Amino acid sequence: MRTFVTVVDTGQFQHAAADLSITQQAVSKRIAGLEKDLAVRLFTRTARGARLTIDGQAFLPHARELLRVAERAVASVLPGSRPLRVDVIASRSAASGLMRGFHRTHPEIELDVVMLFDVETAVAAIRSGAIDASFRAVAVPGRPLPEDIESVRVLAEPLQLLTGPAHALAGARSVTVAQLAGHRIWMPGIVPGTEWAAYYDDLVAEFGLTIEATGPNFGSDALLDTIADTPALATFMGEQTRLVWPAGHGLRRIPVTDPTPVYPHSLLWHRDNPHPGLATLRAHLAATATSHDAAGTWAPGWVIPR
Amino acid sequence: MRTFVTVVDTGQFQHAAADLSITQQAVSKRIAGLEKDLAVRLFTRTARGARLTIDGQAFLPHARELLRVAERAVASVLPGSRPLRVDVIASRSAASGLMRGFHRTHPEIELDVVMLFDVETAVAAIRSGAIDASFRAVAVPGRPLPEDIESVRVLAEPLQLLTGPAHALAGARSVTVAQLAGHRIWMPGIVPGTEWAAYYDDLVAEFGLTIEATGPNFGSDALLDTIADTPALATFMGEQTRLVWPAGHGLRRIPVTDPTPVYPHSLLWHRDNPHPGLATLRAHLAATATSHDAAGTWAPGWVIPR
DNA sequence: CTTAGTACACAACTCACGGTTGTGTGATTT
DNA sequence: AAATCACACAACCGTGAGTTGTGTACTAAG
Repeated sequence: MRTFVTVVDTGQFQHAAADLSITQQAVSKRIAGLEKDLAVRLFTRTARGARLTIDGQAFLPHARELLRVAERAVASVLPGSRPLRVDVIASRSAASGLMRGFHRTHPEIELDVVMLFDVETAVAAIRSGAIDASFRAVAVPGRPLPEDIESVRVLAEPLQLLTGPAHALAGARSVTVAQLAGHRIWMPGIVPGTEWAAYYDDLVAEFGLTIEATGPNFGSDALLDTIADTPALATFMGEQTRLVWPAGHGLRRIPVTDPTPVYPHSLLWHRDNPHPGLATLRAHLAATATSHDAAGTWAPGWVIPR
Repeated sequence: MRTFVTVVDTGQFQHAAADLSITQQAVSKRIAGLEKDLAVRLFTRTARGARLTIDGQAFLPHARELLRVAERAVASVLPGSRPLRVDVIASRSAASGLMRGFHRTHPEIELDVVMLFDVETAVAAIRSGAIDASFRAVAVPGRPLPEDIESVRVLAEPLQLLTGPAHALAGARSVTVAQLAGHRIWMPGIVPGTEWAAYYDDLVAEFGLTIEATGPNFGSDALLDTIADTPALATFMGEQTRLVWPAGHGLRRIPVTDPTPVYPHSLLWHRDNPHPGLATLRAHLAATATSHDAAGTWAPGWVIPR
């Protein structure tokens, strides 16, 4: 691909060969091989160079794009000035939404999003420089953050109940936490030891809910499928989670009140991290922070205060 | 890259090897080679498979993107169901703008844009199936379109005068064609034999203008540069052409009247072309057609009637 | 604790492929 | 007609990507 683009840019095989520090014959072979693989002629050879065929013209932007993507791929793991690397708790969490918003307003900042196992892994990764920031519900009980890790609350996301059309609460405009007692709430994929597990443990302990975390996570499609079809099951979902599910299938989102459980998202980063994108991210989050940390909400006692 | 993604998707080297029809050792070597080239560890090898490292997680989306782009690149020259291939007269012509608009409203339709030499080449390419459609100012004098080529007028773009700040007409809010007589108008890059050349030849013959088409085209940057700095020179530019030049540098766009020369763009395609995107494109153009073919405009007599 | 099984790495080998040098052909220029 | 230019073809060769064979570390079962 690089040879193809170089030939296009220089206009002739010989010049491209010089640019690539190989012989003209090697360029000829590479182009011939590419043409053979694609089963089309990319250049018309003339007596003073090579001109693109129509197929070649159509192919060219894709070739350039491929080189760009390859370069970005290498840059994504290049120590030094690599893209801002941010850990989110799940791909359909509010943190992901925040990062999408950040990317929309700052498309010039290269971004890589990863998903680590738990806070401790995230903190270790931040300290080692493997990631630049992490969205977490710091901190798990009894584990204060190290001194070199800074954090700030960025979002408190209300939880909503998600039910199928045949669920007993499907018709309710809102439900209280007390009403949920006795109903089966299913949260597959909650891994013991993570802050999600700690969060729901606290929720269960405080309000006597029945939360089943059993079973492996077969993905959100399977979860929604089961919820839609099983009258006795419901699940929690962040208010800002956008369901990929088309509005059909009869799924209902029902606000929870008295109090509204909110999931607190904080941004963590290393005190000394010099990445320029990190400062931009923090500024962006500070500017767009929605502070509906109103009364009538509940969060575990161990979340860090604002 | 494909091996890397396959290992991620299958979770282990052996399974990936089976998928790729190579041995486990070959997969091991490929991954080791990739890790060596990138100088990072992509997987942590465990006793029951391979898990991504943080670097691997950051690298993964880029790898997937690379494969997607590679696939699109191949598809762009694949006979059969390849992307809609459209020829435009120049990258900064109104036709390019129309295609950008089409892509914006129909992003699902794969598109490749090429630029051919002249109408005859375009017509030949349409008949051979090398391209699916072409934006042209059909037809050059004395050359009627073949019967199997259909065409429809899609846009009549008014020409404007572009001058530097020191030009004699720089202060005018509009100029008449008669006023342009005696001024030097510079249009580099107009290749003899093309419909652009025929258009400007007619314009010169009818109104006695002085148009210099000499000199090779050094790109629009060089053109704008010269226009901005040379008080005695002006050039024509389509009304819809977006200048990449920042508003600075004192360039002036001046409407031309009595009459307003318009450049007529038509879409050409083959009667029997079954490409689904072509029908969509025609429908889109019909829906968004702007018909300011009002009185007071001029176009060469040989352009096809509406 | 032993044994079997799983999963990846290392070593030795081999052949195909990508590069080189050398030469040929057709077009353009002088 | 000669010289130059640009690319293709042919022969050769070494690297490297694949193979087979084996080793090691970990897990699971008896």
